[in-house]
Amino acid sequence: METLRERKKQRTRDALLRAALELFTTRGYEATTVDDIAAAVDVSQRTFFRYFASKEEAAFAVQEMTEAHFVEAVRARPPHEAPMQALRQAVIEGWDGLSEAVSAVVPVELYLRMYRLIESTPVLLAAHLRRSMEVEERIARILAEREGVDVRTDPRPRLVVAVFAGVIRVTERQWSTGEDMGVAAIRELTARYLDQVGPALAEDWRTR
Amino acid sequence: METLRERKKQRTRDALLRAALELFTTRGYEATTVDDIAAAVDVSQRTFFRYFASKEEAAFAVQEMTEAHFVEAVRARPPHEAPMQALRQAVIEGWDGLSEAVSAVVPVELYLRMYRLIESTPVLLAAHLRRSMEVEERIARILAEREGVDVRTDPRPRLVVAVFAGVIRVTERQWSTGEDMGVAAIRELTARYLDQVGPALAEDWRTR
DNA sequence: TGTCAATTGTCAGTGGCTGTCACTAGCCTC
DNA sequence: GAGGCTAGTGACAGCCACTGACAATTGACA
Repeated sequence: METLRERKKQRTRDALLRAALELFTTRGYEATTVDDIAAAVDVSQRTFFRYFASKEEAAFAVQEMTEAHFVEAVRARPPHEAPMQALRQAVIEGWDGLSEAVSAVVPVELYLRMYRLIESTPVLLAAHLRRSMEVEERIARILAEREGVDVRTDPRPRLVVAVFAGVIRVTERQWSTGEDMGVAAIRELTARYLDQVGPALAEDWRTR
Repeated sequence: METLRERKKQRTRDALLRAALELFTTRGYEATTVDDIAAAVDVSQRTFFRYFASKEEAAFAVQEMTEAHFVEAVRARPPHEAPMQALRQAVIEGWDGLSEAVSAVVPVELYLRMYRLIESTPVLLAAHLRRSMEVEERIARILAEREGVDVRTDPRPRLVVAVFAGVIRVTERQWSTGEDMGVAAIRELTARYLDQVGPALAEDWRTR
């Protein structure tokens, strides 16, 4: 935040992001035009595109943070943990620090509304899944390095991550469509679903 | 293929689809405009949009078939198989009938090129993942019915499917970036990766 | 063959996004 | 502290995906 120029820039970006998320979540993503957002901040449409490469990028600006947060959480796990355990702990413990990190940029409540919107808007959901896939790849590489295996020849890093990500996606979806959108709820749900993976895979469900 | 009108329509659609895939795979998805496709078939741009709701829909017209094929394969599995086993067999055995079904519409080789393009084009990959998610949901419901459980209260159907889909996605990705794009290769890779899930999840990789 | 309905082309318009150019406001040097 | 430099911006023109409306054409069927 050195110079006046930089502060001004930061303020414009913040205002654009805030206005975008606010409009998206109240009016809907598609129903909000870039002109609307620019008008709300009183800048030209061209200026919006100087801060965000696309309308979509604005929609995911906060997600970007949470993704980075999670990647770091995995990297910080003690090396004695088995891969699956490391992922589990990173997610479950990661939920806490997240709210703080988010609230530095936008109100947490706005973030939650935005998350719901992403899940329920086809284009955004598609983009979200692709982004998740990129995160998965990064995490697979971290795991591979941790365990001293080569991602190019050993499929296990990508496999654990893909399996884990699958469970998380089911969890997130369930959470975002449910009533209780609190942090405690998602943590509890994550743990429960992860514990269900074994039973779901191994057993014959009918012979219980 | 009753009336002349219907035959003509079918021919136009085929020509549009063929031209679209051909242009996409040679020139790239984004670099191909809808006008290009329409011009190649010598119809108006408006006509293209009467056959395909969007440029994207044309890109996925063949995938649509293969998805339906797979869903049916799962539905047709004998009821005594455990869920994971049913999914495994459906995919592994499903690869065969697929080539025939595809070749009825476009050359298999064009389909393969298109598949590669989807994997390597961000927008298409995103769309592909979202579509896969919809397929997952349908299959989860099929499994739930088979096993007599309720998707709304029992997370296991969605969990198995998500885990399975994760493995398939890793497999497809590996396959599409590799040399051997044959049916035998993908079948072998699928089996191998599915067998690796257990080891990847349970063991501590370093203590082998 | 004439009527009806399905199919198509034309045209105009919206919205996301990009390139260009001129202008203004903050910054920095002399 | 006056001037030049440059980052940031607005205004404008243009591309492309997509849509609605209306008119023209073409196959179906009596």
